[in-house]
This record gives sequence, C-alpha cells and structure tokens, in this order.
Amino acid sequence: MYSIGELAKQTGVKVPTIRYYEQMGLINALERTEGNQRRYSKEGLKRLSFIRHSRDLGFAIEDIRELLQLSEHPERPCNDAHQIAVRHLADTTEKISKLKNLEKELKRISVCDSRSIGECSVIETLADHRLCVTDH
Amino acid sequence: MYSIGELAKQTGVKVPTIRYYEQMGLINALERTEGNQRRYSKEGLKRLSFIRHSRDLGFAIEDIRELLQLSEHPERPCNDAHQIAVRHLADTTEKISKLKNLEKELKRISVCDSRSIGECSVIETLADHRLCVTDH
DNA sequence: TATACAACCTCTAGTTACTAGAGGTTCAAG
DNA sequence: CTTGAACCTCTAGTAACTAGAGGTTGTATA
Repeated sequence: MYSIGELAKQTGVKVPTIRYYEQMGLINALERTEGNQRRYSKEGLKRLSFIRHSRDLGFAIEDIRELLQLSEHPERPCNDAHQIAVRHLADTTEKISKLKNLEKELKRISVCDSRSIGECSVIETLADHRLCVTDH
Repeated sequence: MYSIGELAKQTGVKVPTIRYYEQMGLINALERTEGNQRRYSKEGLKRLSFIRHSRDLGFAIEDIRELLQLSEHPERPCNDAHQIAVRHLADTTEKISKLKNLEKELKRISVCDSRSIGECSVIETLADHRLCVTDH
C-alpha cells in the first residue's frame, strides 16, 4: 500500500495533480484509511505511471481516459489505440511545422542593429505584416 | 470611424476578442456613440493590426502590452523590444525541439501491426517507459 | 504514551487566451 | 417607422494543472 506522497515520489507526478486526475476519473485509490487518507495498490502505481507517460508524450486527458479503458481489454482489436496515437502524431507534426514558420520569422526580425524603437525591425515588422516573409 | 464589426473584418480579429483585448488593456475605442457603441479611429485599426500580428507570431498578451508601449516611444533605445523578441524566439526553438522528440517517439510507437490491445505497441509503450528511445 | 510536525484532507480560486450564450439595446436601411 | 443585423454587458466554460486557506491524521521520537 502506498500513500499519495509515495505514489508521487515514485512517478514524479505531484500530489495535487494525482488528486486532479482522480477528479477527472483517471485513477482511484484502492481504499481510504480510517482518517480518510488515500491508499494505493501496485496497480494504482502502474496506472499512474501509464498516465504520466502518456502526458509526457502529450496525449490529452480525454485520450488517456480512452487508452486506459482500452488497456483493460487486452483481447480487443487495437485499432482504436492506434488511431488515437496516429491522430496525436499528426497534431504534433502540424504544431511543429507551424512553430518552425514562427521561428523563421522571429529569427529574421530579431536581428536588429538599430538603436531606437523608431527604426527597430521588431516593432516595424509587428506594425506591418507586409514586412513578413512567411505567412502565419 | 469604424464600428467594432468593421475593425473585426479589416483585421480578422473576432468581435468578442476585440472586447477581450480591451478588457486586457491593449486597446481602447476612441469614443462611444450615444447608444454606447464603440467607435475606432484609424489609429485603433493600426493598433489592433499590431496586436493581431504579434499574436500570430505567438507573443503573449503581456509581451504585446510592453511592445505596444515601446512602440509609442520611437526615440527610446530598442533593447527591450529586442529582448522580448529574442526570448520568445528561444522559447519557440525549445518548444520545437521538445515536440520533435515527441514526434519521433510517437512515430515509433504508432507503427503497430498487432491486432489486439494485448500486444499493441502503443499501449505497451505507454505502460512501460523503458520501451522508449528518447527521453521526454 | 504524549507530542510535534510532516503529510494528508477538502474546497475555492487563479492561470492563458479566448469562446459561447443569455438577455437586452441600438443603428441604419427600406 | 419598422425591422433585423449588429451591438451591449455579464457570466461561465475551455485544458491541465497550481496555489492557498483552514483544518485533520499518521508516525517518529522523547
């Protein structure tokens, strides 16, 4: 049996975050002590690790809820799990491409050798979209 | 004089968002009609374009607030503006690098030729961090 | 066994940048 | 003068937590 603090230490998930996950219906303590404190089993630890890892990979809570459900049915086809992962991958790839556009533009305007705001390329560019190279 | 709707059309910023920017102290209508509707000058249009463009480039509202203030003092040194841009560029670059790590891992686990959850690489990897190649 | 105190509990509110909706008013064209 | 699109304010919801208040419990040590 683990207290919430031990679970936190083992997984790297902060205590209030574990409580938050409970509120979101991702995890539940196996039982409570007489004094109402949460006690988790090894299963709980595994489940929280799963959640942690999924969050680290950027999956949304809603996705994780589904993935957890799926993981409880090893015999079912894995199309759904697969689909969630592929969709998330696509989102990630798109985010990267957008950020790269931004980065390019920011690099360009950040090189400013002027001394005053009046001729600063940062301010000038922000004031006039036509000075941009990429679209965003 | 422009109504809030015209401003929205010209800049591509939605009407409720303009009101939100006003609440955040980024922009103010030049005046109100007798019936309390906002009326903007050409200056207001320019200011909103500046805001829009800054947001498109991913600057935070707080940054934009500062940049707007700076842009009102053309004679001052542009160190501050420059610094804001460089910091944002660094943030963006870091975000990209993190997302690329995720992307790599997601690509790897998304290739799953299994038929059941029990041996699905997506679920397996999420359950066990040791199966990961990159750290995240 | 008494006590101290770290760890636990619940609940509310704040973060970011909007968006949605309710319920009501004004502007301008016909 | 009527009608309806556009406007107004205010509240609440979004995602995934984090912070803090105010109070209780578990456990190591004296």
